[in-house]
Amino acid sequence: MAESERGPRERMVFSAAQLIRREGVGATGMREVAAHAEAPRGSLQHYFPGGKEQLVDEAVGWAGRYAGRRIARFLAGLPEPTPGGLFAEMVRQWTDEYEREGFAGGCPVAAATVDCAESSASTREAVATAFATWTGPVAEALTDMGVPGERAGALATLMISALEGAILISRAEQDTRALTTVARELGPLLDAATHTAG
Amino acid sequence: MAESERGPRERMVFSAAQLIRREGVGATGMREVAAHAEAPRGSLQHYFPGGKEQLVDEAVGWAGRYAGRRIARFLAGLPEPTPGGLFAEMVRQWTDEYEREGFAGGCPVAAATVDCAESSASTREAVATAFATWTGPVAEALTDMGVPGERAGALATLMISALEGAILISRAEQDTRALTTVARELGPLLDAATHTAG
DNA sequence: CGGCTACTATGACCACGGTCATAGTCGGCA
DNA sequence: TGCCGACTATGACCGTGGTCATAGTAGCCG
Repeated sequence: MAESERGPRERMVFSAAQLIRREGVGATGMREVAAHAEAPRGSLQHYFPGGKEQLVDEAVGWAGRYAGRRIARFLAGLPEPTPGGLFAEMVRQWTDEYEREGFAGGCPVAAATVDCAESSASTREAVATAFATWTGPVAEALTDMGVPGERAGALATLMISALEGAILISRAEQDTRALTTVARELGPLLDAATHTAG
Repeated sequence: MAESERGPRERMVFSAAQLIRREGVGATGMREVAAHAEAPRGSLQHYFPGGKEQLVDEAVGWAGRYAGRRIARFLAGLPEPTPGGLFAEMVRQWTDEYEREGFAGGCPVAAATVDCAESSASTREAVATAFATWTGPVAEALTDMGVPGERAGALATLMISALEGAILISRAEQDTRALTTVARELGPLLDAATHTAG
């Protein structure tokens, strides 16, 4: 996750996502973002003339693309790709983080949904786009594994739904139980979809 | 959902939950809660000397108990209770609301998790308790339907995870697609657990 | 060198919101 | 009648935070 030395603009977007997923959108201040990114405060209004809304939108977009990119990397790391195996990897990213760094952060996209879905139309659309750019690669991977096209999208939505919910519960309980449970229960069911027509 | 004439204290807790699930915890003001509950502003510090944190905690607790109570009512309305049927009812409560009143609100427990998990220990515990008082009746219902005891809890966690995630996605997309998809895909898999040992 | 553009720097403004302090009402009870 | 407790009413305080205004620096180009 520790990105190499990018430009200050990208660093601020990245930092915004980091802070949002920990504290929520409302509790994340612009000054705080600049400080976290070690970027000058004056750059905020220069790079993000649209203000906080623009910054949040871009952070959400960044998170969506990041999640989408991870899918390809998960697949590359899997000797024999199966839907359940992919889902296990998606879950494992979170259990690993929670065991390594504690339960401080959640999903920034979920945070933006909760905080902005009603108040900011543009952010709500950014969130919808982020979910789409995440679901897309998952559905594509499922079809490559032999899941019928119509079900692939549906199962991708199910996977991401279950993951997002389990993240919430695990964070509240400060325990990875929900995440591991969801992976264990849903994995076999996903694998079954490879063999049967939906 | 329109509760009858309760005392002002209960009305404020209820209103807090309502506002939190729409705007998030951070964007929900105390004055706003009092106004929504048609309660005097001065009552806030009288009934909730612990301040906003106490009010939020109680709102979360109220939401958890509400969700738990609904499970029994769903079961009562089902001619032949099955896990998939129960899950369909849980989902339907949300699709109904979204079709009736728009996508303004989400789950207050999820909102509190995102906004307070890191900042307020007491709220995080309240959220964990709320999830427990929600999962409990679900797991109990599953065992009554013939699901082996060890799996009942796990499947209850899966159901609530998938539901919470689908709520997020549906709200972002302003479309009940994610909710109906999750119900359709997960329902049969849940029913299958009734007949097979886990 | 002059000027232009990109970027940085910083203080001020202003609204919002949680909390506190202080006082007021009102009903019951001796 | 007079006290007392529960509840209400309101204004003030103060920190926070998004935004704006204004100016400063740095590098490039003509």
